[in-house]
Amino acid sequence: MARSNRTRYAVLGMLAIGKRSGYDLKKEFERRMSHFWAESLGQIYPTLKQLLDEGMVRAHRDSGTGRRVRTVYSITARGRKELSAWLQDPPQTEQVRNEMLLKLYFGPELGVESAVTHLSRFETEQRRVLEVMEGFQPEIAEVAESGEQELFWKITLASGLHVIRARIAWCQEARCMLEKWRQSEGQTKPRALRRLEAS
Amino acid sequence: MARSNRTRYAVLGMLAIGKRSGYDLKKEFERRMSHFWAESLGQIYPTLKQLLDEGMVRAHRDSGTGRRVRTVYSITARGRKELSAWLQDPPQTEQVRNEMLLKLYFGPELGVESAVTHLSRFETEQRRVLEVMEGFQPEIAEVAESGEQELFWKITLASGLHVIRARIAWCQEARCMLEKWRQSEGQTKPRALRRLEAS
DNA sequence: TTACGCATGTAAGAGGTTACATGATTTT
DNA sequence: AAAATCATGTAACCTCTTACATGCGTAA
Repeated sequence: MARSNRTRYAVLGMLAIGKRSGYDLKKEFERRMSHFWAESLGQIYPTLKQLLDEGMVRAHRDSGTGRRVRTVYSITARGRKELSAWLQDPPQTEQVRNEMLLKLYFGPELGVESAVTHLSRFETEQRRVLEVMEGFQPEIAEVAESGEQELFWKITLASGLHVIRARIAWCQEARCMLEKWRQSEGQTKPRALRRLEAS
Repeated sequence: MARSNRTRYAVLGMLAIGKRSGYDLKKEFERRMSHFWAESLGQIYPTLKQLLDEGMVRAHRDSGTGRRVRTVYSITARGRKELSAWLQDPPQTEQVRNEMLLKLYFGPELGVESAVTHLSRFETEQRRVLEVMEGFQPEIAEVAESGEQELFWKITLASGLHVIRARIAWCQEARCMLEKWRQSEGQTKPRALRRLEAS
């Protein structure tokens, strides 16, 4: 049973924008959609093949303009219909799995020291991501093929900006809380260490 | 290959807090950790069995105080050591998959109308989640078994609050953007419909 | 000529969900 | 007496990642 197979629709959706090769798809997921969607090549190629068998997409050999030969795919009417139906369904909220928060939840076992380390690293990383995303903003108008396209891409980007900024704010708050605790309690050692010392 | 097997550590971490049955674990994931972690029973029971075989946990028959018999597990020294090592590793950022954002990214195919519908539904849902989380706050002090426990639980809860509020703010901004577009363009129909009408 | 990026794929196998199965106890 | 909740599992099955394999074109 497992999950619904969203790779199909992710691929179909991209091909609805325009013809692309498997490799193109991977690049696009990585470069422009990484803050809300990920796909691996080991998933993309088989999916493309399957969609082809089902008549959802068409394949063309593209040997255009000096480039080496590659296979580009475009969506068929059937594919577009299937995509459309899926798009209208209310989006499923995914099951979340946030390793950072899980580790913090186990804080007494982790130790305040390490918690601060994890948080600092995370904050730095999030700031870097934020910078990249802010750099996207002007790019969108150039890449989008219509005003409508641009509108929706701006909306998805805005989501990323809001959430990342919230995460950064949270990091600061959390580190502040830990600092306060440290000062008032002097409890910086993980439970495991204290356990040892007690014996 | 696939992923690292975090279920092990999630279970181990919970048992480091105190003894619990498989069923208890499931409830706790669901009720108090659902905004950052999910586990299914079909995963929990086999993991518990495996951890038992490896000597990471111990099993006790608990027929206590009028309740029916159940199997509760507690962590062993080996288990705690394994957990500790994992906790110190920098948390891996998960691959994200946000169906809502994916569908919005395909906005021209989805249509402004449906986009607004999806967003509204999502916003309502997020507001409900926010309310539940805000209700948690006072509960934490009661459930936590130490000040340190309480501190860390407050930190994970704070993350949820920040992110959910950010999502709600984004919903409003996004709907505002869509409304503006609607007024200036009058383009409320999905591309599929316009395509039909054009022929 | 060596190495890197482009490009396409396959295979193995872990990880995870859902559905099925079962039975006791408590509530309505 | 029926229904809901507690409680524990197993089986089927899909999804997805990682690793492996291959070869072309171009830049250093």
